[in-house]
Amino acid sequence: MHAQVIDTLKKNQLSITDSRKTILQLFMESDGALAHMDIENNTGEEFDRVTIYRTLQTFVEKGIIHTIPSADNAIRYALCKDACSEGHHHDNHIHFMCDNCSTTYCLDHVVVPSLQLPVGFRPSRTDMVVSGCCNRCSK
Amino acid sequence: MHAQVIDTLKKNQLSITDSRKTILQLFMESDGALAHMDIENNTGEEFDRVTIYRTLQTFVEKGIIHTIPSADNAIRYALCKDACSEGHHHDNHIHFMCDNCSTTYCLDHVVVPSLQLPVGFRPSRTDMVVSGCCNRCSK
DNA sequence: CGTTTTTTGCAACTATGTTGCAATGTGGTA
DNA sequence: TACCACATTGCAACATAGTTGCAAAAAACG
Repeated sequence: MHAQVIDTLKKNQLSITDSRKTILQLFMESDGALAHMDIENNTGEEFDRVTIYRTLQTFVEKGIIHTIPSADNAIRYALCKDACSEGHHHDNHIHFMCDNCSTTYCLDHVVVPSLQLPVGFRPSRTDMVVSGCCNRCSK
Repeated sequence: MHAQVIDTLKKNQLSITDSRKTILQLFMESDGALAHMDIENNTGEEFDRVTIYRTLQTFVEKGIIHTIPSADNAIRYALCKDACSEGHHHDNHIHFMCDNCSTTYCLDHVVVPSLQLPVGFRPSRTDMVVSGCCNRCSK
């Protein structure tokens, strides 16, 4: 587990630092997406707010995590799966945000349907955000 | 034009005030979506920041406008078209955000494809955010 | 026109995110 | 292992986004 964290950092030519190890570990242990606040809460006073922001930024740049758009003005991040971490652009994402527990899931295996845009619109990336009741809350 | 503004406000049982008239007018004159900042810039010092926030909130509650999720941490709002302003829940939206000029379009006429979610996930609303190059910028 | 109710503006506050810079830590090498 | 160059961190300060309580002002309504 911990080995995989260091492995990922090395693969992306990043220095091995406490904050990066801890934050990446957090992502690997959680199945949902994390917002900055979630990370701050989980690490306590260990790291400066700025460090967390910069670490997240770095991870996004390296393609380790990706952002999830939301309507509540809090950017969330989720791990990119192996299948899409080979440097490509994460063109399509489906995410599910639970109205009840606020957990955000990255539904990698659901296929993003293609759609017919009006003439002149050239898409480069598609985000689909489905909200509703998740599988744990609907039991 | 101005008549339609007052009409809409009356239909929704809202008091006719300067801020509501001005802001609703702005939405009707613009074809794209507006963020809080766009409105503040367009109205100058006329209204307090708080008033703009509360006006937008009121419009969302009445179903006059709807929010658009985004990954850049700025909530945008767009007018709801007549077809969907009859009090229903705006379950499906497709929006297009131009990487170049940042204009956000509400593509009402594009059909949101249905998709197969994993067992236990019950969707209530679907937002699709497509980014790329818009028809004006791609000329 | 006066009363009731709604809306506004102000002040203060929380959350979110960024930048510059000095201090510290990491990686590579002798 | 010690040293050096470079990357990363923490701090302070700032910028943007959004909320809440409350008194004053404006609408609505009779």
